[in-house]
Amino acid sequence: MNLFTHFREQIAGLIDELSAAGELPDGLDLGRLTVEPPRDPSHGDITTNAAMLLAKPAQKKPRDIAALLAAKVESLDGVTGVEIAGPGFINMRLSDDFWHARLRDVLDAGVAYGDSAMGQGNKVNVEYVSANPTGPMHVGHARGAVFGDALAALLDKAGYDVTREYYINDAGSQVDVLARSLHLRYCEALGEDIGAIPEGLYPGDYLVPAGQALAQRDADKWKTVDEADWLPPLREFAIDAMMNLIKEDLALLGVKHSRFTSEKDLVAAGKVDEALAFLKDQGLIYEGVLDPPKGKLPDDWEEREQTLFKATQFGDDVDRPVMKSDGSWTYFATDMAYHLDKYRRGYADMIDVWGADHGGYVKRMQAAIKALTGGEGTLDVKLCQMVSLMDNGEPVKMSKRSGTFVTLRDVVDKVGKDVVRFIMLTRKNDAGLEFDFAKVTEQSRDNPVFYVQYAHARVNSVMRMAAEELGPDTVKDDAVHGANLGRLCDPSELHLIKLMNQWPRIVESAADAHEPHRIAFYLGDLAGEFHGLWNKGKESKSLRFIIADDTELTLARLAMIRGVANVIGSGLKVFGVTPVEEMR
RNA sequence: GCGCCCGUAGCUCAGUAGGAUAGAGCACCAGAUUCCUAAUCUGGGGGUCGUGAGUUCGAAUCUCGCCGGGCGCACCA
Repeated sequence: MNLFTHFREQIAGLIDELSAAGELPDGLDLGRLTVEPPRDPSHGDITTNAAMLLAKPAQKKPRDIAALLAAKVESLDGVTGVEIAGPGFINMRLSDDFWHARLRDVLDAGVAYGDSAMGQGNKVNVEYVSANPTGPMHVGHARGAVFGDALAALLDKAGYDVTREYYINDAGSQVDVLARSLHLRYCEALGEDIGAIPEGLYPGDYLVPAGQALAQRDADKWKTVDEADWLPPLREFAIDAMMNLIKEDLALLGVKHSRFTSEKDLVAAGKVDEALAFLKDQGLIYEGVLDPPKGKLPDDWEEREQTLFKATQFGDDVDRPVMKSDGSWTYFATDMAYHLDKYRRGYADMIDVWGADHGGYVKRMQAAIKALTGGEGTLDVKLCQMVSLMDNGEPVKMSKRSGTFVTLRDVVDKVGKDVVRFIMLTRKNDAGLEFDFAKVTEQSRDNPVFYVQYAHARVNSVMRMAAEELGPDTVKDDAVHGANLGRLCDPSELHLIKLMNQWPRIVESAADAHEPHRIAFYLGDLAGEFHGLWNKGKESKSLRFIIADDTELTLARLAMIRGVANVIGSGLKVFGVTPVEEMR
């Protein structure tokens, strides 16, 4: 249970009672009513803004309302003390028993702790990665991939019905370039000396195996025909090969999609014509001439009549072209069709994860969603900023010679999937991220991956130690689970339990804001609190987890740290990071 | 020129649908620690939250102007 929403409901009920008794007006708007932990723990366990909120509509002083409410709040289950403070905060203290019961919740739920019904099973579509199928993934892609994957897992935990989608951009001119590049490698595989890769084609040697495979399958079949004949089949072959490459890379990162949608297929199925016809019917498509952009003019600017979508009618800055001069659809046109398709598949709520360099594209896409869904659909675009690779503070040099940057595979091979995933989630998505090979593998306090992993491992270490000292029969799982939690009465122990109980609230707020990084910070805090308590045991032996001559207390403390491991495990599961049992 | 994002301690960053005295880590300073459960611990200094106004009981958070940085700006994706 999320105790904050629990008490919010309770307090809302008390307000209704006061209304019914005529002490407060009827029909009060409680939409902004909050119950949250006070910033300063000395103020109590939970606090509400109810009195301040109701002061104006009730035409009473906040403190007077607080006094009315406080008298009722005192009788709520679990509440042991109520204070009115500051401008009218109602601060509540909860009994130790209440907190012990909440630790029981954590133990009972295991890693499912924090699961929420907030999403009410509503469908959400998260589209992420969607890298062009023209080569392997580089580190830049990794951030979007991990972010999208974690966001999807987070929404899933928060009770949404999530689809993880990948949009394959296999219809534009870039895949034609890919096909030509493959043809060259194919000729090479057949023994031809291809020399240097011409400008404008993909030079990466990742196409070599694809060329060989094609040569093996089709022999010299494509050497004697015109480009117009070999291009489409080679394009398809190349896209398949590249998508396999990308899927392998994603698998290394532990990233899985539940659906892949092909741009080419959308076009072939007439979805673009359909979407455009839909807009045209509403008079939102017209032939027109755009003003040249202000500021520096592109070299090849020419005034030209184009087919435009009235994006300005939906909040965009200019109307946007939907057709290229060669008569094919612009990327925007197919993307509109794609989003309409998602909407028609039942996803009124869509989230797209893009690179920050696509930021200029957000407004038009949101304008399109408004037009296409009659305002029913929503699109939240999460922009991921650059990752700068460092090693001991020095920027890592990218080798452009081979046509590749540092690949995702390189990084995963070097530091492991778990480190990549966790670090990618330690910054807000729209903030730049520094990824320092030396720092992320360091075993120290300031490496968040290590610090959190170590907390989880340390719990297991203590468990093993306890089994040695007290005997494996004494510390069996069900003994720990059935521990007398009433023995946990040190303030630092209760504080740890309280912190664990913030987890459901963290899940909901992070899911609501689409910000998985909040989990990283929370896990860091929880790990810090746990390590801190462990350290206290060094100074005062009475606070050690294992007390040789007090099995009951030991079991209670083992239950407490098992709870910590549950919550960390629950958080790491959202991140797709393996909770380790042991540090090496 | 226009749009979007960003500006919080010396550094790297948090700050939860506006909430009480703005936080953490690192760095710095001062102590403790030949102890144990596995990678030290405790305390301290340090801020006009870029800036100027506005909204209200209350603003780091919302609105507008300015300053500074990043990204983008017709027919690429």
